Amino acid sequence: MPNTGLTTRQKLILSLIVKEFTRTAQPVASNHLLSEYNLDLSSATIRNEMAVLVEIGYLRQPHTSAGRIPTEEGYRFFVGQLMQQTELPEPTRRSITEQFSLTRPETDEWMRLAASVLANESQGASLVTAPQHINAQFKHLELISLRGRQILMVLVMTSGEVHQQMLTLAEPVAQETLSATANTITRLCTNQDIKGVTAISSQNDALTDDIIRMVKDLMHQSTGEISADIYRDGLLNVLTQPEFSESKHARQALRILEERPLLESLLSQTVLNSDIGVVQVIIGGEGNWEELSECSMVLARYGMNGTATGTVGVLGPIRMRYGRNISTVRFVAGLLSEIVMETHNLPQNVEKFEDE
Amino acid sequence: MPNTGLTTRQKLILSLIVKEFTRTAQPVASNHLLSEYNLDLSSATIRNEMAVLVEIGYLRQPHTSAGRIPTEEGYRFFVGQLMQQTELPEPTRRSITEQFSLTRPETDEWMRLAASVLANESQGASLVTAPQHINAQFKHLELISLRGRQILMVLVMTSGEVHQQMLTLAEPVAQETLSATANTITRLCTNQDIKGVTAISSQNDALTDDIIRMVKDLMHQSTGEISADIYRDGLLNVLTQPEFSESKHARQALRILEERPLLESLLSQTVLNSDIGVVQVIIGGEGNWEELSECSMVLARYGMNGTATGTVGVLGPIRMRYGRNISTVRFVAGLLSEIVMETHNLPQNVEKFEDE
DNA sequence: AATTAGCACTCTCGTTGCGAGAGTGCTAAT
DNA sequence: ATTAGCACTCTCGCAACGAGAGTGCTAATT
Repeated sequence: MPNTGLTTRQKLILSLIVKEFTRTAQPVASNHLLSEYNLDLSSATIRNEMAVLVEIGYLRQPHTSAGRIPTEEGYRFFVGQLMQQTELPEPTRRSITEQFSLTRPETDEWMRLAASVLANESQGASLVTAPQHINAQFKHLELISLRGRQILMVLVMTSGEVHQQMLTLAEPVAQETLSATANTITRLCTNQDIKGVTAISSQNDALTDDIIRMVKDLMHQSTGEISADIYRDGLLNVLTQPEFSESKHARQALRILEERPLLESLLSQTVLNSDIGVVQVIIGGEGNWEELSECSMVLARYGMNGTATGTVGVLGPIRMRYGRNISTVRFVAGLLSEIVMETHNLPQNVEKFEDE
Repeated sequence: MPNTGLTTRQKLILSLIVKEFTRTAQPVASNHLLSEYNLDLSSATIRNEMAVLVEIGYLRQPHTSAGRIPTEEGYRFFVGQLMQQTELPEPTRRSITEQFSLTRPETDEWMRLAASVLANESQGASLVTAPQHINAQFKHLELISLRGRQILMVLVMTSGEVHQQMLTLAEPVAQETLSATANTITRLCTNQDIKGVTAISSQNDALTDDIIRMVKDLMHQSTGEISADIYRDGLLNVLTQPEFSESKHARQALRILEERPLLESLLSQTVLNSDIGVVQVIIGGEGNWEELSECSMVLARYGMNGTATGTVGVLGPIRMRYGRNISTVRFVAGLLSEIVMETHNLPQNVEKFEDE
């Protein structure tokens, strides 16, 4: 370990203070540390060390005669240098895996479950965005007449995503014609990405051309930077934390999760640039986000780079169990990555089987 | 109007107190009423009348020397007997209609928009369940090979609902076989409801039988009493209300919207028995729901009776603008009903056009 | 030189007391 | 039946105060 400017003892004390404060939400007094852990020190020594840590900027006291609490910088140092990365305990891992295996194999069920698991494990709020398929390719199109001029367009992508759109034609068209059109388009577009679909030349058939345009729009919509679907859970957990008993802070925290534009700008500035599997920790506002001033977030991307990715994370008070939450987020992200890879992998296999 | 045991003046005073308290969230004093509205009365007379209303149980005072606030009973009387039903002002109606017309014609977009509109208009939290199609009939089935043993099943109902399910077969099957199977099943099941599908005899083909079983399951899932999808919005608005500045009350209120089982039991005991277009008002816990003790809800069903229905509503503090919220909920419910009818109407027309 | 015991000092927090103000309830007059 | 007038009650904000918690500093100890 590099010389970080702190003695081992100072690191120990900082760690213990973070640990105790995380547990009790009360400023930690020198005597308190002594009674909880049997250190070979006197309270006076601890006080001296604490004074140094205050000087450095890792601790502060709410008022003159109170114990110490970590500053945001203190937490950052703790998370970056002191905390040992642990893996999630085996029983927890098994329990989570089991819940996933018991779920219907549909994306939105998985997202919901992931959000629920994260909320429970972290005792905070959770946040999951559905996997965003970049460069997903056209797989199949179906046109179904519902009544009169109204038809349903169902577009299936190679990723297994299904997009549907209801549309009203200028005049009624028979189901047979629709099916024929759908088949034609399917033949033309199979395995094309948006670019490919855009490049298809006009078919001299108004209906076909119209539908192809709509397919393109639909494909375009589904390849934005941030998925339309954001799953949340555990908002109540956040309100339960003592730091959010004042409604002002509570509102600030919930705003992050409720207001889409806010959340999207946050995600795009942080986790969207990071690699799959890397867990990002945002401690306090970091100077950028007013709304996060009382909160921390632990975020990670999951999926396959350049193909299909989403974001998972938890939000809680700055005084959160970083170690535990990082492990949980990493584990859940890993599970979701596996799911994405399983469903997305090797689309060419399909053709192999078709050739049989 | 029947003799309700109250003099006209008492009704007036009760109305004004409800109105003022709704506006200011402060106990209403006799002098305050005089200064706000120019009544031909003295404060002493008002005090006498207020004393009577306290006796009856429609008002109470937080403490001896405070103004009066309505009791739950008082609100109920106000909503049931005193409040005049107004329609939503024209500009508001037009604005809402316009927002709907600008939205992509997809169910979930509409639900989201409805929730957003209700949250904004009521300045409270809103709640929308997707339309639940009862007796919806089979329309079309598609089976698409994704890779190897994994296939995607897409089921379209006459209502325009699309259900999808990924499944893994025991062994890989060629896309052509899948398409043939899908066609067979579509032919067998078209326009059948669950009973009809259940009644279909075995086809002596393991794959076909398997898929039919899954179709049945999928149809079964989608015809439960309460839809899987619940849209919420405006949770933050609730926290902004002064009565929820204490986190205890705020948590209670949010629990109703966050905890599925709670919400479902609430809905099933109230709005599910009511008719389309009728707006239900739940004021306070009504003795049944501890969590609602500080809140009121305004709920309505929308859709077509016996065919496809959903629920819309708002949640706010007991001190809410009932008149306004009832109008808003009724209007939005009406809009959604129209949408349901438009998309659901006359499925037999489809065949008519097919015969052309 | 580092650690510690001892103690004075500071600040919070809960309690108490008090006065002003708001609003009522009652009584007596209209 | 209504109202003016007034005494009464209760809240709220403020100040004072003492107990307790925890520190910082100094001087003694290892």
